[in-house]
Amino acid sequence: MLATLRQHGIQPTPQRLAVAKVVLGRDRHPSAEEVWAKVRRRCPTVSRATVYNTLNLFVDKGLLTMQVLREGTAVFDAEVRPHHHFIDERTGRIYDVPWDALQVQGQESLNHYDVRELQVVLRGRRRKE
Amino acid sequence: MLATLRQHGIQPTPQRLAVAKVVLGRDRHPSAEEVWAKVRRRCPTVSRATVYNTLNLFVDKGLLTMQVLREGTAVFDAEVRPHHHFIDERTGRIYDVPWDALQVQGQESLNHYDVRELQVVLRGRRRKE
DNA sequence: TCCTGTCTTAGACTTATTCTAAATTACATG
DNA sequence: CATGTAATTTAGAATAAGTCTAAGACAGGA
Ligand SMILES: [Mn+2]
Ligand SMILES: [Mn+2]
Ligand SMILES: [Zn+2]
Ligand SMILES: [Zn+2]
Repeated sequence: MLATLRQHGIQPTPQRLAVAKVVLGRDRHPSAEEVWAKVRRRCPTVSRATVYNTLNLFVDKGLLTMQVLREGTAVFDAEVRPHHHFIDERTGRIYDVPWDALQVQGQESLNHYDVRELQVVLRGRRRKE
Repeated sequence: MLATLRQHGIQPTPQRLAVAKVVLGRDRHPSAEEVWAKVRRRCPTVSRATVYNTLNLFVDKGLLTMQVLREGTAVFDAEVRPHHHFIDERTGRIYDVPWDALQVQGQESLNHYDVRELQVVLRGRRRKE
């Protein structure tokens, strides 16, 4: 964890390590406020600004992506490789769908657009089990 | 326009007609605040709450969809049939991509998910011309 | 130790959106 | 028409996500 931060050119501080522990290597998609709540359980003195700053720093350094998938609040994603998302419309929970699970065809017909990145956003209900 | 509202079970009022004129039948994806700004040019007395209420009413009645594509603010879409979106990363502008322009394959592999709805979200730069 | 740059903090601020309570308008009925 | 009731609109307060500010804490180098 500490090594990961160093490798990405991030000075490891106790606050940053606490945030890293909560988001990196997980397959959740928490909002900044959710991260702050979890971090505070362990380190109750960490400020909101530090959590926001740290998450944005992690995005800039390529440790996280920020996704606009939920109304009203951005979420952070520790899976930085391209992939798709399924959103459960009952719970609001966001699930990763592996890149290779879906194929998108027809891009060559979009002459007017220089597509740099894409994802499929699926909504519905997760089957129990 | 007036007929459209009636057909969807919406009491036409001057305020609702003003909002309808600004959003329905257009291929823009304005935020509520942008709609309010445009409506006020013609009817400066219309309140913010009425614009938000009207947009939400139009969504409930199926005249609009609300899309979560932009950080910090929802946008409204007069194209209610399924389609995809291209977002210009320089300007932030959102363009409609027709449903038939792209094919998404592999859905049958997603056994754990009951997919009710999907769209492809593309990001990049629109080619000049 | 002192200097300087980096981090963190509390709280103020901004922006999008919803809520509230009161006023207006529309509608139906006698 | 008169009047009661429901629907609509309004201004402004309230809420929530996110950023900014200014001051203090901390770390590394001279
Ligand atoms: Mn950023
Ligand atoms: Mn709604
Ligand atoms: Zn993801
Ligand atoms: Zn659209």
